[in-house]
Order: sequence, then C-alpha cells, then structure tokens
Amino acid sequence: MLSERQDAILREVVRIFTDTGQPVGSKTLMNALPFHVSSATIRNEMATLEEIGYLEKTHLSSGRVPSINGYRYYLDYLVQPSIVPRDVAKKIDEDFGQTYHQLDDIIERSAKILSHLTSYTAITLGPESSKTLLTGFRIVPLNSHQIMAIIVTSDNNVENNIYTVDDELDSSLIEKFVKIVNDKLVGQPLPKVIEMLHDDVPIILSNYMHSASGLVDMVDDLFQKADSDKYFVDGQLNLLNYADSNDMQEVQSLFSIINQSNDLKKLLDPSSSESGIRVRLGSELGSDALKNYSIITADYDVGHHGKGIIALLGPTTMHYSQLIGLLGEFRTELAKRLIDYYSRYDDS
Amino acid sequence: MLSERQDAILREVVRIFTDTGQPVGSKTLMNALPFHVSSATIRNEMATLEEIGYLEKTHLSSGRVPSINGYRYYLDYLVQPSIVPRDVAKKIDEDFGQTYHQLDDIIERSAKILSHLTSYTAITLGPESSKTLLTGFRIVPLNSHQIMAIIVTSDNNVENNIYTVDDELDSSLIEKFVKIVNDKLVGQPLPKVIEMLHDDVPIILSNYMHSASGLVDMVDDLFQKADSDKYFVDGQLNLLNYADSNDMQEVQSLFSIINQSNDLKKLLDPSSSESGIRVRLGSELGSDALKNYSIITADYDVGHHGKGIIALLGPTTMHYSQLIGLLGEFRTELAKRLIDYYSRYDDS
DNA sequence: GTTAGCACTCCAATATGAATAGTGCTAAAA
DNA sequence: TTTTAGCACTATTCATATTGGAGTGCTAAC
Repeated sequence: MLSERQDAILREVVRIFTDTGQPVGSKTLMNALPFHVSSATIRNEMATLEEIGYLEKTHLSSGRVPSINGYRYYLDYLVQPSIVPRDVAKKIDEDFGQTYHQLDDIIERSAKILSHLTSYTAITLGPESSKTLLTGFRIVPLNSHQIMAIIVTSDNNVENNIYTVDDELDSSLIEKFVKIVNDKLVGQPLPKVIEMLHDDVPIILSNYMHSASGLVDMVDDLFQKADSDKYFVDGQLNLLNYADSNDMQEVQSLFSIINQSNDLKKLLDPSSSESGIRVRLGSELGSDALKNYSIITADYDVGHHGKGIIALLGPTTMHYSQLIGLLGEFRTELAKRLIDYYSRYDDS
Repeated sequence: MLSERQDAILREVVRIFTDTGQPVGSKTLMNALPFHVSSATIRNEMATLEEIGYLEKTHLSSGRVPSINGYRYYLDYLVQPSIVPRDVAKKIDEDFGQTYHQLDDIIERSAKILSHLTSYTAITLGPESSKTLLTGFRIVPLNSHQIMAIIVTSDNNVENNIYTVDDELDSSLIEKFVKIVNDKLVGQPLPKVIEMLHDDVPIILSNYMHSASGLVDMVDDLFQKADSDKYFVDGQLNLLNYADSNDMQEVQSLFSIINQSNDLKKLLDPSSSESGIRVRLGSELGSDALKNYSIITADYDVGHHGKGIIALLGPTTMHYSQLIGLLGEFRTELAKRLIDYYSRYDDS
C-alpha cells in the first residue's frame, strides 16, 4: 500500500501526463502538488514508486511516466469521476432528441453521441438478447422465386432476410410452416426458439412434407441473426488522431478489430459480473494492436429487459476521470430513454 | 506533339517513378531506355519536357518526376493496358464463386474482389436504376403499432422500411393503399413511380380517407431509397498504406468522402458519356483532400438493364497500365455475371 | 544532332557543440 | 528519522558545420 503522499504524487503524474503528453519531472510536480515539499523529496518518492513499478523513465535522465501497473493502481484506487458540467448533460439530452421507432436506433445514436462528445471511438450494445422473446414470424412472397422472412421480437426489433425458393416449394406448405412457428414458438426466448426450431418443428412438419429440414435450415440464419448481439461503432476515424502515425500496420489491425463483432465481443465481454464502470488497459488484453489503447466499459440496466453495454476506446492516456464521469451520466440517461421506449411500445 | 523519343522518355520516367517512388535521373534513364543515347542527350530532352510542363524537379539538382500534366499526357496517349495474367483472370472467376440471390450482392462482391486484387480502394455501382421498374409493393403488419413496407423492383432488388403507425390508421385503408399502388404503379420506372405517388395516388386515395398525404409521405423515403444509387466501397483501409502519415487530417477527409454517397457520385459521375476506362487525377477534381490521389473508372454494360460503374481509388502514382488491364478484364467478367443473373431470374 | 567533361547545386547523413531538463547521491539541517 | 540544498552527471534536443553523392546545365568538341 502506498502512503498518502505517494498516492498524491502518482495521481498528479497521471494528471499532468495526460494533459501534456510529456514525462513529468520533480520540479514540475513540486509546483503542482497541493502541499509543499522540495523537489529532492519528490525525487526520492518517485524513486520508490519506480522501484515498486508504478512509474517509468523514458531514458536515464528524463521525467517519469506512469507504467501500466501505475495506471492500473491509479484506476483501481485513485481516480475519481469528475462531475459532468450541466451543459454537457443538457447536450446529451438534446442529442437524443426525437422519439425512436426502433430499439437499435437508440443504441446506434448512443454511439454517435458518445463519440462526438469525447472524440474517441464509441461502441454500444443493446440490452441482452437472451431475454427477448419471439413475438412474430412472417413470410411474404415477393415474386415468383423470392420470399422474404421476417422476425419480430419482444423488444420490437425486426429482422428480415430474402431467400430464393425453387418452384416445388408449395405456398400452402410455407403457410403451414409459418403457422407452426407462430403457434409453437411465439412467446419463447430466442435461444429456446432456435433449439425448438431444430428439434420440434421438423417433427411436426414431417406430417405435411417429406423433407422438412430444408425449410428450417433456410431460415435458420435469420433466427441466428435476431439472437446475435449487434454492436454499433461510431467515431472510428477518431482513432487516427491518436495513432502512432509511423505504424500504419497497427492502425489497420485496430480498425479490423473494431469491425469484427467477434473481436468486439471479447473486448466488451462483461465477464466479471460486477456492475458499473470498468477500465481495461489494452496491454492487459494480450492483443498486440491494442497495446497502447484502453477501453472503458459501462453497463446500463433496463430492469427485466436486461443489461447492455456502452464503451469508449482510446489511447491509454485518456482523460479517465472526465470520461468515467461522463459515462456515469450517460448510462443513466440511456437507461431512462430505454425504459421510456419500452413503456411506450410494450403491448399492454 | 512530342517526338517519339520524348514519348519514350516520359513513359519510362512514369514507369520508373511508379516503381521506385524516387525522382528519375538521366543516368538511370540511359540504362533503362530501349535505345542508346548518352545521358547528356537525355538531359537535353528532359529539359524540353520540363519546359513544356510534363516533368518537374523536386529541387534544383534532383531527378525528374512527372507533373500532373505529364501524367495527363501519359494517360491520354502513352499508357497501354497490360495483359492480365491467366491466373488472375481465373482468380476473379473463382472469387465470384457461387450464384447470387440479390443483385446488390454481386455488386458488393465486385468491390471486395477488386480491392483485394489491387490493394487499392474499390468502389462499385450497380446498373443504372432509372431503367428499373416497380414490380411489387407490400405492407406487412408486424405488431399492434408497427408495419413493414416492402418494395420489389424489376432487377429483383428488395428494399424495406419499418414504420410506426398510430391506432387510427385502419388496416383496410392500408390494404386499399397497397392495392392502388400495385394496380397503378407497378410496371412503371421508379422515377415515374415517385412522381405518380405524389400526384395521382393521393387523388384516388382521397375517395376513401380525408387525409391521404400522410400515408404517401410516410413511405416516400422507401421509394427514394429504392431509386437512389447504392455504392459499395471496399478496401478503405488500403488508403492508409499510401497516405502521407504526417497528415492525418487528409486521411480523415478522404475517409469521409468515400463514405458519403453524394461525394462519391461526383467522383464517379460518368458525365462524359464516352464508354470505357477513364483515369481522373484527383488534382483535376478540385478537392483538396484528393490532391495526391487519382481514380480509375470503368463502366460495364448489361444491355437493356443499363450501365454500371466500377472504380479504383489510389495514389496518383498507381500502376495504371496494370490496373487498366485488370479493370478491362473485370468489367467484361462482371457484365457476363450480371447477364447470367438476369437471365436466371427474369420472369418469363 | 550528339556527346564528353566540368563546375555547380542540393540533399541526406553524420558529426559537433551548447543549452536544457532531468536524475541520483551526499551531507547537513530539522 | 525525514527533509532539504547542492552538486556531479546524463540524455535529449536543437542548431550548425562537414562531407559524399546524385543530379543538373552548359560549353566545346565530335
């Protein structure tokens, strides 16, 4: 455990370093600290902090910068969310603006607002979909060889796909199929729906046609789509402002990470079930491209509709206290909006 | 007009400069040219070429690089498409692979193939949509307060939007509306459809309801969407390989240009109705961000289904001869695929 | 019209030196 | 025992030479 004075010094090093981007020396620190000790004392303290592994020198006679461990300690024990100015809170509210017809629109807009507000990259994820239920399934013939299948879920999300069908597929069979899905699967949570779609439905269908699996396999991807998490990313280009301009390779891998929902899933994974705002340093995540970046995740809670995640991706030297404060504000605002949304559209 | 020797020199300067990225000197040139003259002679010729404005020096005693005008001349008179190796042609065919259910899938895939093949940024546009006809219009109720409107066009493209409706909108009225659109507008080209939707349909509708315009206005954006050009961009990140890494600003404007279909429209605009492959130097386009880039456009012809465009965006120092050869191959391959697609799905 | 030769120019890379900002350590003061 | 002043030391950064090399333009001869 560190002494109070060491805490203060570490906190101040982080603050100044995030502001200036320059290593921090003992004299600068002397003038910045709220209490007075000589620069020599500070040098001694910094030497111990370096020994513990919380500070680093860029070269033998330079000032100190926080190490990864130093950041970790800072984030775990020292950072205090700064209070969000009133006009920012107001701006969030204004930016949300209008009312929304689609759940995803709100989540997508959230990413936009966050990235604009912070000039970092924002990633958002809607409320956990394992709690959403199937509420409807339709198939619409488009022309002689194409049909559209549509899924509606309890959070008012709609997904659709278009399929090409050969002539032998009788329209009465399709109607039968739609009826079975609506009768048997509506009201079930999506994972359960997918399970039953493959187990129960073919059995029932086999009464009417000999090869039932074709139809089920065809629409399977649509159900998968409805059940899979949908991430929204905004402000990707902001990464360019912080990227090491000599290492285009790194920028490219970074971009490909945030465009792959599989990778995103790992990044945002709320594995530790603790609720709240967490910061994860990229270097802790093993990925080489993320070495100099970090990610702040916050969950938001929409009651029985589940929890979602909002996140900010930026360089390790982000303004954590500000951003944590902002995310704190934003998550409650977003939850409020979503509760409002659900109450407006929930079938009563 | 230039002498044959001057042509050869300019062509060689372009070739070496694109290969090495370095200014080309008289000695290098002497060894590279297919005929032998001394470096002094070449110096004299280069001096004239510089006077005319086709070559430039980066500083007083450097080798020469092609100027914009030099490139223009090279592209207009000197460049010869290189022959596409057989394995590349084969690779294109393989990459297209499977058969497609949607026209847009083919166009999108084209962008992917092109960008991978060239490691530049590819932009593709489907066949001109003013020739596509409306073939169907559906409205599907999703739940108590949402409906989905669907448009099908003669090129088998499908567009849909979801709308929130208030309770007072009677379902029989909606059916009426759908019937009118299908009776009166199907078979018309899309621009005409949009016109009639606003002129004729409200008049007919007003027999059944007093405020007909609400319904028309609601679905208007869907028809607009179906009629608007849809660009596909792939390999955006390749731009990072050629960008001036000191000027992140430029990279950002570049990205925002290729993500705005309005800007893209200007870039690809086949204003000069001449058919074929054209190269436009970014500096000729006025846009500051494009100063160091150029764009190669090629149209492709699908008979009475209209013409589309494929394009490559890259630095001014692209390998024009190779790329022009490649695009030549690609446009015929794509046209073949599309004709095949149409013949497979055209209602007979 | 072409070429050899030479003086000239600029760049890129390398060294040199001074100024600066920082450190660690020691010995004295609190 | 903790804090401080003072000093020797180190690395970076910036500006300023110094050099070699690649290239040019020009002139005079072929």
